[in-house]
This record gives sequence, C-alpha cells and structure tokens, in this order.
Amino acid sequence: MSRRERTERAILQALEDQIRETGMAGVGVNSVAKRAGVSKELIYRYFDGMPGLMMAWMQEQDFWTKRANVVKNDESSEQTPAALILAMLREQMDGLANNQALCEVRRWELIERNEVSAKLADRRESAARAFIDRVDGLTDDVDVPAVVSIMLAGILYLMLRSKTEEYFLGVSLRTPEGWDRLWKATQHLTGALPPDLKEQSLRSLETRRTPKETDQ
Amino acid sequence: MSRRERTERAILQALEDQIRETGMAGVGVNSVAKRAGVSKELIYRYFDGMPGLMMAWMQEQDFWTKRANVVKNDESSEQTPAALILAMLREQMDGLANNQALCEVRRWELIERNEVSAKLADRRESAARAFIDRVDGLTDDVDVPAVVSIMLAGILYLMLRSKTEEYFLGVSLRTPEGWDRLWKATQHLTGALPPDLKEQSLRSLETRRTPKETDQ
DNA sequence: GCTAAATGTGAACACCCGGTCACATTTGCA
DNA sequence: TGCAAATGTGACCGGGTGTTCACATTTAGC
Repeated sequence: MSRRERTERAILQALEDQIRETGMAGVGVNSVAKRAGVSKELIYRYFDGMPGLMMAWMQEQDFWTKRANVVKNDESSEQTPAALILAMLREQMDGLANNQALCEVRRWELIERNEVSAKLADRRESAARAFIDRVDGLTDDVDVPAVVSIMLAGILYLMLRSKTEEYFLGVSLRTPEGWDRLWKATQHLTGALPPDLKEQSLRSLETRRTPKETDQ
Repeated sequence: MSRRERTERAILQALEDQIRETGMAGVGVNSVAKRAGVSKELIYRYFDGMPGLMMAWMQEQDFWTKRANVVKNDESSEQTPAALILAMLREQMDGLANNQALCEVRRWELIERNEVSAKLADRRESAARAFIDRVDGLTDDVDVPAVVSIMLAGILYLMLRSKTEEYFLGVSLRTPEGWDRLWKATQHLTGALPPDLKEQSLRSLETRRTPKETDQ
C-alpha cells in the first residue's frame, strides 16, 4: 500500500468519522484534514476539494446498489408484491438504523441542493422506481406508488427525526419497543393493499396515472 | 407606532424573508440586520441575540396553537375519530404547503438541536399528543398513535422533500396531481383503521386544497 | 550518489461569522 | 430650554472558513 494510498484512506475515514460525529454541518476541509492528521492542501490535490471528496466517499459506500440487490434477490423467490413491499420497508428501516453516517447524509440532502446531493438522490430514485414498477399496475383501485410513498416516507422521517427528538405522537423513537410498534403499524397499513395484489392478473394499465419518465 | 416598534417589526420581517430565501443555514445576525437595513447591535439590544429573535418570531407565528384550535373546533361537531385524523393530516399538508418559512424551520429542526428547536418541538409534540389522545384507546387491535405517526410523518417528509427533489417513487412532489394522488393514498390508508373509526371518514373532505392566507 | 518528481507541511490570504465597544443622533420629560 | 435616556450607527475584535502559495521532505529512477 503506497504512501499516497494510505493518506487517501486516512482522509476518507476522517470524513466518515466527522460526518458521524458532527453531521454534514461540521464537515469542511479544515475539520477533515485536522482529523486525518494531514494538511488540508492534500484534499485539494488528491480529491479536488470537498465536493470531490464527498463523491469519492459516496462511491465507496454504494448504499443503494447493495441494498437494491438484496431486495432484487428476493424477487426470484415466490413472494407476493405485498411481501416484497414489506421487505423493502424493512430494509430501509434497518439500513438507516445501522448507519449513522447515512442518516446524516440523508438529513443533509433534505436541505442542501448541489451536485453531490443531486447525484445521490438521482441514483436512489432510479433504484426505487425500478422496484416500485414491479409491484405497480396490478390493480385499478389502489395507487400503489402513492401508498408506498407515504409509508416509506413516514419511516424515513421518523428514522431521521429520532436523532433530535425522543417522541412522535407519544411513540418512542429511541427504544426497540417504539420501533416495534411502528413496524407493526407498517404491517397493518400494508394490509390496506388489495388482497388480489398477491395474485397478479394481466389487467391493462389504466389512464389514471401520469406517465412516468426519468427526471432530467 | 413607536420608532422602536417599527424597527423591531423590520427585523422580524427581515428574519422571515431571510428564512424563506436562504433557509435557516443563511440566517445570522449579519444577514438579518443587513436585510432589515439596521445595525446588528439592535438585534442584541432588542432580542438578546439570534436565539431570542427566533423565539420572538416563532411566538408571532404560533402555528400550532392556531392550527390545533382549528382541529379542536371540529371536535365539537359530530365527526368520527377517523374523520378527525384525516382532517388533521389535511391541516398539516396545507399548513406546510402554504408556508415556506415554516418548511425551512422544520427542515432545520431535523438537523439542529438547541434551545430554540427544542422548545418548538416540545410545543408541537404536546399539542399533537393532546390530539392523538382523543382518538386513541378506542380499539384493541390497532395501535392508533403508531399508525397515524407513519402517515403524518410520511406527509411531513414528502412535503419537506419536495423542495430539493421532484419525484419520490415516481410520484411528482411539485404538481397538484402528485399531491392529489398522495392525498387519496392517505385516505385509502385511513381505511385500514377499524370500521368503527372509519365511517363517514371520506365524506367531509372531498374538496381540494383551499388557499390560505399567510399566517403572521 | 545525484537529480527530479512525488508527497507533505505550514503560513498566508481574503472573507464571513458572532459579539462588543464608543460614539452620534433623536426623543421625551422636567 | 436643557438634559438625560432612548435609539441607532460604524468600527473593531477574535475566530473560523475555503483556497493557494512557497517551501521541506521523501521517494524513485538513472
């Protein structure tokens, strides 16, 4: 392992630690360089500044390709769409619960709008659409993407919220019991999906929905 | 209107404009004072610094006491708990859609943890609990607070997300059509509540969003 | 061994931040 | 009118930011 490679790793690790400890707000060339025990000049020389460093780190993480594959593998088995949706929601829940740095980045994405956050969001959205397209269009009377959006978004919000707030509507966001309630509630809500969603028919797509197209 | 009163109002208005334009990240004594066309010293003299100014502004907004009263008034009428929940969700949706500054503050609350954000969150949580306690405990087999938490949190997340992202699971977050889908999905999910909570839930809320004047 | 490129350091730069100070102007009251 | 309090201004301070520069050290090749 070359000398340069070693310091690059040190910088990337320092970035991750900094994100975890202070959130994206506390991330900057000064803090990261100091934490890595290295001159900040090297961040410019090796990564071309903070945006480039963030990109390099995000590349290493590769959250979504990993996670999406997990769900995709489940597809090969004979699960019902409703079960697939539940599995996906579960993945999201655990994925965020076990990765503080990822939580911080997603909070940051809610506020910042730049090249990095845009790229992250785009990749996530395309992976998510590939998933939702497989369980959509199976029924007329339920807008599956919209319904799943509410539930997924709810889980995301409560996950992000748990850092700064202890309770939400009286439900604890920082205890296993609280998340058990929320998970059971998610399962219950999934019961609102139509029963025939499990046995898909060859019904043609209706015009209710606006045609999907990739954003930009 | 005294001279001091006039400059105090100018400062408060400048704060709100600044929040709306740059988000909480761009808010500081310098920016607000410059925008108000006033020396920043006055922020310290009249409001005892930025935290005090934020508190004063938040006091003027008083979102939740206002909004909570709206829902509370509905209680006097003969609505079912499920209809009350739907009305509350609708209030949240419209309240955020028509107040950009409020959206920014709530994004900020997701990241920052300090005296101001804590006070805001506490007041909101207590008001929300007072609401949820009225519709809870009506049935054994459904955890009403948890279920409503998922839905409310989902609406909040998508509302906040709409600023930085155009689509979520392929659902547009920036068009009335997209929000119509999400609202119908919310109504559908409310159907997962027990039957005795559900009757007439869809009846009173068929009209689209009513434009509300800015609250201040 | 010698030289040049690669690697790393620390200082300097201009800028913005929150906070405080002395001082000028205006108001209100005796 | 006169004088003190209220109101408002601009400069100043220490500290943090991102960015770049000149210089020191190490590595690699001839």
